[in-house]
Amino acid sequence: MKEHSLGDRGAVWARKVALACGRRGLALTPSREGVLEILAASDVALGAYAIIEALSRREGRPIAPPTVYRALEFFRENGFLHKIESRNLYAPCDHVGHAHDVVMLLCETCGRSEEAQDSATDAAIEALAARTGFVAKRRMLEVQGLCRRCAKAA
Amino acid sequence: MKEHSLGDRGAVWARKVALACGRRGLALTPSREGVLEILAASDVALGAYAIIEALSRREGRPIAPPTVYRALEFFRENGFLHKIESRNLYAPCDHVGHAHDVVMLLCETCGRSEEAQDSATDAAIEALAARTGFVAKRRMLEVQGLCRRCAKAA
DNA sequence: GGGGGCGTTGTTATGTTATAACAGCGCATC
DNA sequence: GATGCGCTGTTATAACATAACAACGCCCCC
Repeated sequence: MKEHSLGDRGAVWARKVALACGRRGLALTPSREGVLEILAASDVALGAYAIIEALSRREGRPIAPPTVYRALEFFRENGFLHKIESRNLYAPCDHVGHAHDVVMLLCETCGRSEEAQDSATDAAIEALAARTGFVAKRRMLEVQGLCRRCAKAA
Repeated sequence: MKEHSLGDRGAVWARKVALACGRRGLALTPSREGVLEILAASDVALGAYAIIEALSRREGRPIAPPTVYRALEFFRENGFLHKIESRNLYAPCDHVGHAHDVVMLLCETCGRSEEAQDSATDAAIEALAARTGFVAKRRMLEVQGLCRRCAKAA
C-alpha cells in the first residue's frame, strides 16, 4: 500500500485547480496562486487572517486583507473552495468544479475537515423544502463531532 | 379563520421562554428580558449589534456588547435561540426547550427565516456519518432560497 | 452576623473577521 | 491613443465577538 502524506491531498488539489483554471480561461494570478499554495500546504482549514499572515511572510511584505479575500472569493465562486461558516475557515473543495453542495464533517479534536456527498441527504432536504413550499437554492451543512481516527483514540 | 399578526409569533415565543425559565429555575433577568423582547418584536432575525442598539435605545443608555452577547449565549445554551451561522444573525427557536438540531430555511428576498424539523434529514445525516466512521454530535443546516410567499411573487 | 461561593452585571479594552471606496496598472481591442 | 476590462494596491472602516477584572446581590452555612 502506498502511503499518502497529508501534504499530497493539498498538492493534488492545487494541481486540479490550476488545470481547471487553464481549461476555463480563469486567471490564476500570482496572488491567487499564493493563497492557493498556502491552503494546499495546510492539513487543516485556515482562517482568512492566517492566510494573510502566511502570504505576508511568503512575500516578505505586508499583504492587506482585501487581496486575500478577493482570492478566496474567486476560488469560492468557481467551486474550488468551501467556507466553513460555523468557524469562519476556508477549506479546499475536494470535488473541484462540481458546484454542488456538500456535507462538511468537522472534527472537534484534530481540527480537520472532511467533505462528503450524499444523495440521500440531498433528497431529504429537497423533499423537506418541497413540502413547505420553499425553493432551495444553496445550503450549508456542517456536522461537528469526531472523525474516525479521533473517535477510535477516545 | 383568525389572522395572526407577525408580532404574535414573537410574543408567543417570549411567553414560552419565560415559562420555561420559570420551570427550570433559570434567571430571566432584566437584561435578558430586554434582549428577549427585542427579538420577539422583530419579524426577521437580528444581528447582535442591531440588538445592542435596540437595547441601548430602550434603556436610554449605551449597552456594551458583552451584555447582549451574554444574554444570547444564555438563550442559546438553553435551546431558546438559534444562531444563523451563515449570516451572523440570531433567531428565536420555535421549539423551545427541545435541544435537537433543526433546519433553517432562509429567504433571500424577504429576509425571514423559518425553522423545520425533519426526521428523514436527521436519518440521512446520521447514516452518512455512520458510514464514514464519523461520530456526529451537533450539526448546522441552513438552506438559502425563496420562501413560499416570495417564490409565488416571483 | 460574618464569610464564602456563585451567578450576574458593568466596564474597558481588545481581538477577529470582512468590506467599502478609490486610484492605478496592464493588456486587448477598436 | 482612447476605451474598457479585470486585477491589484492602499487606506480606512465596518461588523462581529471576546478577554479580563471589579463589583454587586443573593443564598447558604457556620
